[in-house]
Amino acid sequence: MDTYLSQLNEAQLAPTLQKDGPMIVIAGAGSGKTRVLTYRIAYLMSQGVDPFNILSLTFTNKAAREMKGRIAKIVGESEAKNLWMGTFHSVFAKILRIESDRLGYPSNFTIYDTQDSDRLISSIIKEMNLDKDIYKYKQVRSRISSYKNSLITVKAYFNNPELIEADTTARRPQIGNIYKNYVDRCFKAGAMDFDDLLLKTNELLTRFPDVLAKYQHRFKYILVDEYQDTNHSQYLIVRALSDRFQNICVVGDDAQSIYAFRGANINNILNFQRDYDDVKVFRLEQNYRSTKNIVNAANSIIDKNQTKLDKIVWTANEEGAKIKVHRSLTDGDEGRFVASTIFENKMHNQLPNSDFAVLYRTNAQSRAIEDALRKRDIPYRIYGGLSFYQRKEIKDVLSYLRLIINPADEEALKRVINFPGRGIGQTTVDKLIVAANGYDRSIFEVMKHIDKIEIKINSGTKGKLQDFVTMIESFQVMNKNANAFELAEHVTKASGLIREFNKDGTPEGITRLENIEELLNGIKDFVEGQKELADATGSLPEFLKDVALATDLDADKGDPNHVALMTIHLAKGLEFPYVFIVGMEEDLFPSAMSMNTRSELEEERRLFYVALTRAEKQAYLTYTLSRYRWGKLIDAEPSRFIEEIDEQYLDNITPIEERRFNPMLDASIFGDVEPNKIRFKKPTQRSPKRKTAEKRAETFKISTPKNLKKISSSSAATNLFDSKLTVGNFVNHQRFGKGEVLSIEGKGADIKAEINFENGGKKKLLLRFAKLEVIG
DNA sequence: CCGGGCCACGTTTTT
DNA sequence: CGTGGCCCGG
Repeated sequence: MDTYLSQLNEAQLAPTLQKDGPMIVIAGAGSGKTRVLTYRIAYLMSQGVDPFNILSLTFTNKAAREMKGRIAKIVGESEAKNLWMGTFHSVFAKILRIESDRLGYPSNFTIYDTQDSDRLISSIIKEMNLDKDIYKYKQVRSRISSYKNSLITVKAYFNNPELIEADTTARRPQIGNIYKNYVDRCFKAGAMDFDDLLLKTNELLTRFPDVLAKYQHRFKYILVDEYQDTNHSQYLIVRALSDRFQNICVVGDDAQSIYAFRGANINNILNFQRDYDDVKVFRLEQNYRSTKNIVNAANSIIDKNQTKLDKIVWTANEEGAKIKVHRSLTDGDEGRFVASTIFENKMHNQLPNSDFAVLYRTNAQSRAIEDALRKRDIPYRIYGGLSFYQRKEIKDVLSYLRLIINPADEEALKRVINFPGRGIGQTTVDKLIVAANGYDRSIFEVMKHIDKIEIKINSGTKGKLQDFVTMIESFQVMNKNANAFELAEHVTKASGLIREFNKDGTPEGITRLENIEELLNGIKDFVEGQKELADATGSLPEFLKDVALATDLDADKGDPNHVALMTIHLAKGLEFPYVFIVGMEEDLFPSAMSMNTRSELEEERRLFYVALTRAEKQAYLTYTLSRYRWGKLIDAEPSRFIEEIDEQYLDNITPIEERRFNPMLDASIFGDVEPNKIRFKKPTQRSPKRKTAEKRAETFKISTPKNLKKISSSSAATNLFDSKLTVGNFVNHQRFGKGEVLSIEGKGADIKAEINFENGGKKKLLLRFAKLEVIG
């Protein structure tokens, strides 16, 4: 039992062995905090603490699973099984199901995901006859979300003149009423959204002292990972639960706080010492993950932030290679650079694909990287993005299943009542909603009693509604005996979903069928897995209860030897020998949305810090001069974050030849430059709003052609950016050969010509880059 | 009531 | 570029 403790250094050992009382571990990136958490839990158990009395809150379900696995290796499977471990959302969803009757909810309440919330809010806005251009559902949702995360209930909202005033001034006086309707409808539907899982937990613990006491005694020891990312609602839950025994251990790194946008409050970690008496403070400052170059570079970035705790991260690791910076012309080129670099590294050093990760700021950036990796036959996996469970066809199947368990579930009902089509249109659904609101019943109940109520729906449609009710009820009967898989398989057929996706025979239809098949397989696996547990039966409610929270259920499937593609947010807590941080451009990273306030910019900088510190051996920063966004080519300039890194840690590896395509870097614009040095436009005098792409294209145009001509004069081919190429011209291209100009479109730097080549067929080429020779 | 077609709009980041 | 919402003609 003691052997594992010998694996810790002194700094790690101290918090591990600190058994009782409030404590905070301020843990720099790569300093082994997960190790401390796992060993500390194992240590507590070795000291006689019952695993039932330990609550460990992590940031992702994956992190919880991994930690549990590690603990199991130390203390044994059967003991580790009893630990309470998971995300805030999953742990408290579980408790809310147990205590649901206190709050008037059914124990099998539905969890609405963001999409469900959006749809409900949209329909409420519509029902209230509000202008959807003023009340944008996404804005409204985020407003409601932030109220909930600050524990501002509908009642509290209407009791707070300042809030009402604020929304009225913002020309959104109906926000409060939308909020009220939304909450009512969720309640009536037996549904909670993500924020409710925390809000209702707070309500439960506040309103029912006996419940609070029960869980205080159950969770004698509480550990919270990534404490810097907790929001106010989560903070209050932790406070309440730990209040009795004060055995609370929080671990975090203020430098890695990257979730302020969803309500995380960095003050929770900064003020922890004020919240509890006699707080023991531990610091983990030695980084075991990365080379000196990476650690020092990361430090030089975070130094630029004003808000931070004192902490010096250092490493005894080797110096390592410098951070490589690479510029390309387009996002396509960037992808190809990443793919070929991975390829060469793999071949040279005999490395597995899983040694590489590509990190980006936005999910949309994955496309270009994917394409390039696929062309090189490099296996990859995209994490996050549209998760499996958010796909249309999957949500359709799940909606039927949700209805079986909870027929009041309005969003599920609206989704499938007429899909596959069965002649129940929007008008009918609208009437049903009105009736449901009038009778204060669910839509399903109204449908069930459609013959007994006052409603203007013709008898033919009424029959169709009754058929639908009968179908769902037949599923419910089957649910009494069948397991989740048998039922789900039956539902996909009986509902007509399979037939619907089968009928057109299009590739999309086939993909959808395959996805449904995959879902069914997943449910089958689940049922098989449950059979091994004594107290579980593999029933549908058991499967469904965490689906909304299980974002990465398919995470461990497939060949683990792949390159990982994910957003930086998702990469937190992970590490890879080789890391590419792509799209290092102004307005992308830092995001254009995050440059209005200092604190937003500092969060972006922390995000960059997180990204860089994922790398063990080698980090690459890549940026492009132009990038497709919304189908249009936008030009870009290097991110200020590259410049913020102390130059001694950087190594620019952009090939020199590339410069001739790159007028922005040409000496005649900026004066003489050393070869191959990164140049920035003046980053200081930046106006808050960016220049429009058009404007910048203008300056671009005026200063470029001369240089390009000069450079390309040695070859027969000429960049025709400034030429008067017209439709009908014949041109020569070094790769595609002879071709005829079919059309010309775009303006400024974006002028493109569609050319029909003898060798390559029809191509659209950007004249800015294409080297063409006019031959007739 | 349904489907096709057209237009407007959007991208931060996630439990 | 892709999606979702809306309108109009069957």
